[in-house]
Order: sequence, then structure tokens, then C-alpha cells
Amino acid sequence: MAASSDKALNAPDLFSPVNVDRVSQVIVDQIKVLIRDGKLQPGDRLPSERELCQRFGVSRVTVREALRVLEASGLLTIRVGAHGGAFLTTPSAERLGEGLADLISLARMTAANVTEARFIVELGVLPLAVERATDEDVEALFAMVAEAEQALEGGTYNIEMSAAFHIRLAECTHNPAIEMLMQSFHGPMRMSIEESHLAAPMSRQGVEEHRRLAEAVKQRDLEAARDVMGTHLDRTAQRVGSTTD
Amino acid sequence: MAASSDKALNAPDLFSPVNVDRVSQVIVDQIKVLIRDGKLQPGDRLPSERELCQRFGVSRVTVREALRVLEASGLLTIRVGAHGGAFLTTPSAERLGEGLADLISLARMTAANVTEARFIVELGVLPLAVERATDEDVEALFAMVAEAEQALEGGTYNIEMSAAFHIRLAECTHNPAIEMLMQSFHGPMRMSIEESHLAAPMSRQGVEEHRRLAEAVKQRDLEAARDVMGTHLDRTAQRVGSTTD
DNA sequence: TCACGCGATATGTCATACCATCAGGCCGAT
DNA sequence: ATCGGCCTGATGGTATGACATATCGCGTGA
Repeated sequence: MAASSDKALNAPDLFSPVNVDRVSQVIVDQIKVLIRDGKLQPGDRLPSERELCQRFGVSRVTVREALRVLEASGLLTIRVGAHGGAFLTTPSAERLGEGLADLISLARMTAANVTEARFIVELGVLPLAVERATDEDVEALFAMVAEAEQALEGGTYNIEMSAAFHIRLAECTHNPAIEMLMQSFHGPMRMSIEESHLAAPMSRQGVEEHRRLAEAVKQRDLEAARDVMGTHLDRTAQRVGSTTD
Repeated sequence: MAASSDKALNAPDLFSPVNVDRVSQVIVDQIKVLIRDGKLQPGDRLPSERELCQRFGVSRVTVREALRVLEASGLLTIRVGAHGGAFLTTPSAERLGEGLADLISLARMTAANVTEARFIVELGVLPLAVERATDEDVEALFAMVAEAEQALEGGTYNIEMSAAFHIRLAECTHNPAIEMLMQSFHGPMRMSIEESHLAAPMSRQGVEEHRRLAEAVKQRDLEAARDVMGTHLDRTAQRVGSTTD
């Protein structure tokens, strides 16, 4: 009963704005807060699903949907078995890239588009990489080149190894944001390259250029690095699309 | 039953490598493929949960978990009610930025890191933007500046408007990949800027620089654009962190 | 000492039921 | 004839209970 016209209406701030969210979404938010506030650290294990049910006072279905969302967001991984459960992931740029790849593959975005964007980033990264690379970084780069050369002879060289080199190069900047950028590129890149089945022809030349890049970083020779990267990407561009426009 | 040693094992390629994934994950992948192949267009509505159960031959819980994942990935939104259901979203980096913000707050990624990465992208974008900007693009840029100046006087200028300008600038390249790059930056950027509550001081100068940027694009003066953008970002860098290092 | 197996614990999946929400049409009152 | 409320069907949201599967650790026997 009770007509809606009542004295208490004078306080418009009162009355619940109505619970509009899904319960599972509320749980997701709640856990996100715990993570953001540091109450939950990477590597920590959440209580089991059944226990979470009791704690939140909801059914297992609801808890599971919340966990799915968190898992899809890359915040945690779920392991089955005896001492399994939901473990907070150590935040890594890698996970971000995975999520990006989906959306990128959706957008009407050609391989040429991606390559062009990569052009910008890879060239832009060079000054910082050359400037900040530590001895350890240089060593790692050369190690990867050596490994690639071996794989080349054994016929096991693949796109992944090339991508790994470029990512490692970005890591020389010691800037996680830049690493993330590079990683998020190589998901879609690999996809579009695999589509055109053109990986093989460039292998030898590509590895050779990687070596020269490593050398340039070691010598802190920005000009040389830019040169090599330019031709390196140029050929990639010609392979993935007729032109980068 | 069935010792693993059996005559048929000679053909290792045969026999199912065993279904190792979650069923819900398989469904997710399957729908992603449909989307990527264009069988499902943005705006389309998936069959109802109950119908999907029958089609896939799984239970409703499983379908729902798959939908949660897809929803969390920003691929679709779900509406309840009579003509509700799962509708494909138009792919936009905007949604992505929201999801990224969570992870970025986790990653040991500072605002300074992001700003530095942005430095690379924004400067790298300029040559393409200057070269490819159409009259329409230029017009839009000036319109945004004018709007910003008005908002400035009214005191309603905010970060969003600044971000919108930079994104519009990236659109001048007419490369969706680059647009997405820029968009995915401004989500996290805004967050870290809001944290430090330092939005106000730069407003007037920032808008002024935006105008000069628009002017440079109109004149196709790459050098000028680079200059302005350099100082523009420099000041941003000083605001968000003591240093970009 | 090693290996096998069993059990405990966790997630993965299923089937069913019921509730909440929304759109549209039906129907009665004005 | 029009407006309002009510009913109904379609759909997502949640709860419950059960069984299947994966994994680790421990105990026991060879």
C-alpha cells in the first residue's frame, strides 16, 4: 500500500538506488578491491569455491561465474585437483596481450595496419633500448640470436623465436608499459603471418638482422640500430601486405 | 582395462589428443571463431542460453560460463528481459581500457612508465597524421579545440576532452590499429592522473598547445607538430611523475 | 627403496527448479 | 476511443544437489 507520496521522500538520497548489479558482478568487484588494496597478493590462493559460497552467502554457480570473469580478466588462474584452486597471477604484460589479441582480431584491421603501428613502436623503442640496455640485456640478446641460428640449421626456427627477440629488445627499455605494448603486438602479428604462410623465406635474413641489432645495441649505436630495424620491418611490411600505404 | 600398450599405438597422430580444455572454453573459442570469420556481426544477437545448450549439447551452466568470459572480454553485452540476450558489441578499445586499468594497477607499472610509452606512440604518430589528415580531420580537430576553450571558460574542461583530442589526432592516420593503441592508453592514463589530482593546472596551456597542434597538422608542418607535442608531453611527464625514468 | 594404489580435496559438468525482469498484448475502466 | 493496469511468455539470474574428473599426498606392499 502506501502511496509513494510520503513525508520521507524529502530525503532523495535515501532509499536504496536499487541493487542493479548481478550478484556475481558484485563478487568480482569485491575481489578486485581486495587485490587492488593488496589484501590479496600475487600467488595467494583464494578459498575453495564451496567456502566462498558460504562466505558470500551465494550459490556455487554464482561464485564460479565470478571466478570466470576474473580469470578472463587475467587476474587469476584456476587449477584443478587436490591442492588446486584460484591463484592470483603475477601481473604480467603477457596476459594483457592475450586479451588484446581478441579485440584486435575483431576490428576491421589488416595486417598492414598492425605492421605500420608496429613500425612506430619498434622504431620509437630503439633510443630508449640503446640507452638503457645493461650488459645483461645485451648478453641475453646475443644468446637469443645464437639460439635462433642453431634452430635455423635444425629447421626449427619459427615466428615465436623472432617475436621473443623483439620483445626482449623492448625489455631493454626497462619499462613495463613498453614491454606490454610490444607483446600485445605479436599476438595479432603472428596470426596474420600464419595466415599468409610466409614465415620461412625471411628466416635467415631476419636472424642476421637480429644479430646486427644486438650488435648495435651493444655499441650503443642508435643510427645503426635504426637502419637495421628499418629494413627489417620494411621487408616484413612487404610480406604481410602489398604495402604499408 | 586397456593397458596403454596396444597395437594401434603405432599411429601416434591418430586418436584424439584428448579433450583437455574446459567445455566452456571450447565454446568460447568456437564463438570467437564465428566472430572473427564474420559469421557473427556486431549487433547480432546470439541464440538464447537454453537454445545454445541444445545446440552445443551442454548444460546451461556451461553456456553461461562461456558467456561470462566473452562478456568479460568485452565481446558482447547481455541484456535481461523479454527480448534480451547476448548481443555482440562493436569492437572498441574503450572497453578494453577499463579492463586494462585493473591489471595495470597491479603491474608494477607507474604512470611515468605509461607516459613514456605514450611519448613514443604520440610522436611516432605525427608523421602519418600530418601526411594523411584530410580536410575533414583538420576541421574536426579545430572544432574540438574550440569546444575545449569554451569548456575552459565554463570550468567544465576535463581529462576526457584532452584524451579525445589525442585520440582524434591518431585517427588522422586512418589506421585502426593506431587508433586502438591510442585509445587503450588513455584509459589507464586517466586513472593515474585522477589519482594525483593534477588535472587542473595544465588546462589552459594544454588547450593552447592542442590548437597549435591542429594548426601544424593543417599546415602539414611536421617539425612544428613535433615541437609542440614534445613540450606538451614533457609537461605531462613532469606532472605524473618526478621523472620519466 | 621404490612403486602402486587409494583416498582426500578441489574444480568441471550436469539437470532441474524457481525467481526477476522486460516487452507486448489483452482487457477493463474512464 | 483512449488510457491504465494486469497477465503472459520469453529470457537471463540464482539456488541446489549430484556426479565426473584431476591432482596431490600418504600408506602399504613388493
